[in-house]
Amino acid sequence: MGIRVFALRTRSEEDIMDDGFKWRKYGKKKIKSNPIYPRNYYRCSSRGCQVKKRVERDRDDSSYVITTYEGVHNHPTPRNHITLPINYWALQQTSSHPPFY
DNA sequence: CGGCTTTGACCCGCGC
DNA sequence: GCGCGGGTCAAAGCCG
Repeated sequence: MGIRVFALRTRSEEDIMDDGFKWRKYGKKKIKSNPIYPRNYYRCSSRGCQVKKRVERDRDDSSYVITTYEGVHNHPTPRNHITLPINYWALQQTSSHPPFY
């Protein structure tokens, strides 16, 4: 199976948005495209679940946060309800191989 | 005490 | 082969 990648662009001041899953941060990196704000790397906390997530600020409008999910959870959501911010929108959605990602 | 952040180092693919 | 950009590791420290 391919890896599913899903990117969201959200207006929020905090980098941490609770999407119902538990995440463990495993990295932080300064990136060329946006030297001001670093990019953060998270992994799903539950064992055997390899879903990753990457959080960075929009290069052009720093009031937006771009969250990229990579993979599919193979366990139930630890919470009953997934709470997503009111205004979000999907940038891209890919399964299998990526033309872009 | 156990799980998580933090942080620099390490690593890998790619282009020159 | 080397440098660069980006992704991950892992040791130490933090916090409940």
